[in-house]
Amino acid sequence: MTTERSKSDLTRTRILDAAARTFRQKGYAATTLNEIASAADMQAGSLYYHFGSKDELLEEVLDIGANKVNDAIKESQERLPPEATHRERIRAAVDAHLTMLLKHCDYTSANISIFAQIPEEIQQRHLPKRDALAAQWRRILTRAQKAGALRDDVDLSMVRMLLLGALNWSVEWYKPGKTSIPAMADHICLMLLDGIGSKSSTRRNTEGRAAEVA
Amino acid sequence: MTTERSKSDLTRTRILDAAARTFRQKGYAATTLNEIASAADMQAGSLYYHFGSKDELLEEVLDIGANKVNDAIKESQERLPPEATHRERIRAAVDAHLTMLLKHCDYTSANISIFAQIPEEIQQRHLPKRDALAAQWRRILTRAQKAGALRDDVDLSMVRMLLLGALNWSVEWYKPGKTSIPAMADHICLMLLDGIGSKSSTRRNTEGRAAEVA
DNA sequence: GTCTATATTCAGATAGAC
DNA sequence: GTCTATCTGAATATAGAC
Repeated sequence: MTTERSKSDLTRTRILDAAARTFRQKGYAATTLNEIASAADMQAGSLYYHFGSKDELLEEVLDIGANKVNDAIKESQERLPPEATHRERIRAAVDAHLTMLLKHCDYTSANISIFAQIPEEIQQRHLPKRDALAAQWRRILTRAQKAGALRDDVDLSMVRMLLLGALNWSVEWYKPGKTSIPAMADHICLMLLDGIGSKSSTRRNTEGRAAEVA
Repeated sequence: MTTERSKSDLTRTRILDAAARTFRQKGYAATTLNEIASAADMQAGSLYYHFGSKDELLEEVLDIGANKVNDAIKESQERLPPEATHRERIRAAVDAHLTMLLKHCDYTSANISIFAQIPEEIQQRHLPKRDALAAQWRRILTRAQKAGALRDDVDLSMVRMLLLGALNWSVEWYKPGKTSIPAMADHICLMLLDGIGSKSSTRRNTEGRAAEVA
């Protein structure tokens, strides 16, 4: 087992990188093999030396993307000291998830953003990988709740869906430079754990319409 | 001005319904005019009597979807009494947004789920409609913050993105019957305003790894 | 391994009969 | 208004030269 890579492997990676980036930008069906090939500096026909079909390319992109975010979250938890608070654990997972989604990793963002619009057969085959990610989040939240760090009257699976929604949707609006990932993680944890309502949030709006902002 | 509809208008609507549903399910590029026509009980060629092109059909679906959710949120606010709390206002907007997205309205869910993967030129032309929705949410949150119902140290535009993310992502996982929209709205408002952390959420996890759940 | 050339299929779109 | 038939272009995929 060596870390050395054959020339063929490097080309494969170049193609996969190009495919992930293009899939993410334009979607699966709208991406042509010509675009992928051109982004990888080759001709469309040459792709078939490395991959059997467009679907095969897609499946490998999906798998890599899922593995990367799964690994990142796993490592984020292992990196914490055993005495870390559950707030710290959640915050670390949020940060890892966002970092994979928004930095470095077209594979993960491609996976997240095109999954709903790929052929159903491929979705089915990929479900186990998605379940593994869900299971990690479920475990983090369940441990927190059992330890008393989360209210015990909330539906954790709904909380998980809403939380992952807030995270995953960021691929639709995040612009590097305009927002920082740590700031996002802070806001997520603040909302999730503390809420952003002040004590007066249930007070009657006695000024009524007069409070309207022009 | 009459509510009567010509036969042609009814057919147009039938086609638009079919298009919205199919776009939502399979994405824009992967949807063929044959599928839309077949879902509308006609032949592909006949579509061109009613619409000039596939793009034109898409643009009309997008517009209708945006209008429906915009109107629903507007009405949700107008329906409230002037003395309603800001919590009630936010809750009503969340409910309206989710209801449009998940019930009755393939147009809104199509708009939300395919927008990122349609031709860029069409995205650009549709931006004003999206901005109108953003503006409504911005106004609801800003008024709440100015009235002291929301902490004044949070970045409202980030909060808005995260909140809308949690809402919009529900098109990816919501299954009618399995979850109720009011329950979702409750959880959203609880997380957003109160947080789901208990007071012990920052306590050290003194049991360390022993707390692990099998 | 990558190229060029091409087979094949199928999409969006048009024309004219009814 | 809708049909059938068809044009045209483009996409996936293959074959064989280099």
